[in-house]
Amino acid sequence: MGEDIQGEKPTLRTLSQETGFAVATVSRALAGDPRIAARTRETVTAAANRLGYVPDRAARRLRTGRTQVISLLLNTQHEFLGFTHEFLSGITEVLAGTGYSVTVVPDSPGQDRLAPVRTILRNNLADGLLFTRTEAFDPRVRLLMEADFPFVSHGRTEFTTPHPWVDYDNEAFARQAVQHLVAKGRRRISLVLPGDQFTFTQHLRYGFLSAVRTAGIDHEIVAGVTLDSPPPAIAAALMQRRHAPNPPDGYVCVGEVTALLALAALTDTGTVHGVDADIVAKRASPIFDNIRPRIGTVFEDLRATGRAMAEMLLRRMSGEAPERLNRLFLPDAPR
Amino acid sequence: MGEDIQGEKPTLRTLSQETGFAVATVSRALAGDPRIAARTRETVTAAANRLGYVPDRAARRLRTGRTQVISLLLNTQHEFLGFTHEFLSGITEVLAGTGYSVTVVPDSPGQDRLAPVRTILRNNLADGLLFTRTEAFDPRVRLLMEADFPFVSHGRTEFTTPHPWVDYDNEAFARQAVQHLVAKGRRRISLVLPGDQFTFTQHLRYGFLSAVRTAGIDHEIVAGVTLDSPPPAIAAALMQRRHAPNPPDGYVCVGEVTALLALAALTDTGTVHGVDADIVAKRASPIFDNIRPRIGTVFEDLRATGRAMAEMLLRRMSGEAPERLNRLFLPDAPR
DNA sequence: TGGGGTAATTGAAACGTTATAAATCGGGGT
DNA sequence: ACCCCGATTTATAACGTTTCAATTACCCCA
Repeated sequence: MGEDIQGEKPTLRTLSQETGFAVATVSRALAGDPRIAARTRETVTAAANRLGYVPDRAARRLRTGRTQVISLLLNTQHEFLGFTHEFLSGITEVLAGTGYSVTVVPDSPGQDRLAPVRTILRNNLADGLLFTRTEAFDPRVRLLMEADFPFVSHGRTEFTTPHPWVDYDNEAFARQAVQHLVAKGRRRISLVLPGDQFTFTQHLRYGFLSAVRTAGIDHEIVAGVTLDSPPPAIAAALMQRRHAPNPPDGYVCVGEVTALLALAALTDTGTVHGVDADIVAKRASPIFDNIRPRIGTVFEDLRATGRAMAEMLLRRMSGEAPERLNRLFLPDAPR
Repeated sequence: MGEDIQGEKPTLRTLSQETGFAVATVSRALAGDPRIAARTRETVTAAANRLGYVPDRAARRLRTGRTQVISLLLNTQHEFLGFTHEFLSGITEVLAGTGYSVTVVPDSPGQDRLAPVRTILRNNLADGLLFTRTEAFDPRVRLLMEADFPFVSHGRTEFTTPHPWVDYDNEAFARQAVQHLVAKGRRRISLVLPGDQFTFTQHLRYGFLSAVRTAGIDHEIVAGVTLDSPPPAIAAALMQRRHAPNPPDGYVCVGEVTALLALAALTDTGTVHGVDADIVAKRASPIFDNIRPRIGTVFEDLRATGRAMAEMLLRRMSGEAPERLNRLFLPDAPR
């Protein structure tokens, strides 16, 4: 019967001895089991608060099989500037205070994208999964649906079975970006796309193509490189076009990196932004409107995206059906 | 393929039945206990591989008290562009395959910075801790040293007791940046500092001041704002100085954001970079040399920093003394 | 032949929790 | 008085590990 010596960390047994109730009763009382008398519950929770009891995660996890962990598959190579920071901040913001913790698992794009998912499933390392850069028939989505494991993808797929996703309307972004450039009088618009495997690439392409066709202007999708190519390669591709006849006078940039590269290509060939050519770029980081010359930008709020995905995953894990767990973020107008 | 029924996840008991050895023996064999006969170990590991056995983390954690988790305290507000991404990538790179997973815990600078640490200690949520933005007498460092809990700080402190840290030589960076500007003929150099509480602020200040004094030129440390101030506030402070008499002709920028703001301030007041003024900036993201006009940059490799911190933490957790667990990254020359 | 010693193995307990099934306790109905 | 019932509570058995203490098997030597 030690006094409140600090050293000993209180467990259910401590509370049991303290209150006189059995361990099982204490456990039930704290869990809010309706079979426990109200007075008992009060006594127990009071003691728990007094001693600073907090349930042991390992024990609970061992017993229930639930990990209280959410895993995030994080691309460790390419990044849209600020993406990781904003996205992760949004996720942790929502999860703070829920008892869930976030673990970050590297998702190396060159490698087998299924491997980390398999590890998580087989070793029971998490209760739910978040990931980005979703493909049209993403094998991770397929595997997770088969295993009936809760997840939210950043980006839609083309599977017929519904699953939770959060996405940004890249089609609308591309369309609006083109319209913005057309309104400035641009007649030949260039675009660098992400790899073909990603769903959002198709959305970008479709929005881009339909807008340039509607406007009846020229366009080109830069060949041989993707958004994930090394920046010098992209820079080279852009420069080559600027030195060839009939270079573009408008650029739609899906990330800040390409925007900087396009701007550099203009500057380096003596083309004046705002006079001879214009750029519209999507940006994930709030600081990008300090670029000079001012380029047109559209802010994609990835913090909000992270929040939405985390909230959705919590709902999915608590049993909600996947049908209505979708959220499409609409782009702001370029400015 | 596989006559083994998938459903049942193999445990030590499975292996015990499979091999005929007792659970205890199997456990020891897998742990490489020297008391176990070599042949037995072979039999057991063979069976383990065949069945795809992987130890249950919850059970091991419950039994041993070790979590196999490393926590990263992540600032969710301000960021140096690309910091989070690069840093986290470095950490996960090292930890992949070690059996440790990384959890990200928000560290809100306005809030009590001790709260998350306390939670981790009391609830035994991790075996080791990594954090950034270290203060001269950082309360987290004090608490962790008292608790004898393994950690590595990004940044030094002024405590006399040694502890593991990884740092970047910001004093040298500031000095070299000033010298670079002086070599370009600049005579009045401006600097925006981070908050006074951070150790690296003092290093920056000292390097900056000693360099300008040695060179015998004018200097100013922008008043009223810090690196963490909202970008518009920093922009306003910079602009105000440009409109006042005797504006600076050189800028040392500790982050990309300030660099962009300084560049914008120059441009917006008709000052030509490279002619009337120059900027040197530290950058965490590899893509920042695509800025036009080209500013002087110094690349701080935060991926390598993350790797170093993770490796050091592993060594600390395996019992190595803190005395020699330090690493100071030296800056490249500005270019 | 028996005891001592070493090497190898093992049974059992424990970590802290939850879930199952059983026990207790006052009544209220018959 | 008896039995059953609902409302509470409880003992107990797991979950899968690790580790302490004990056991077995075997060999060597007196």
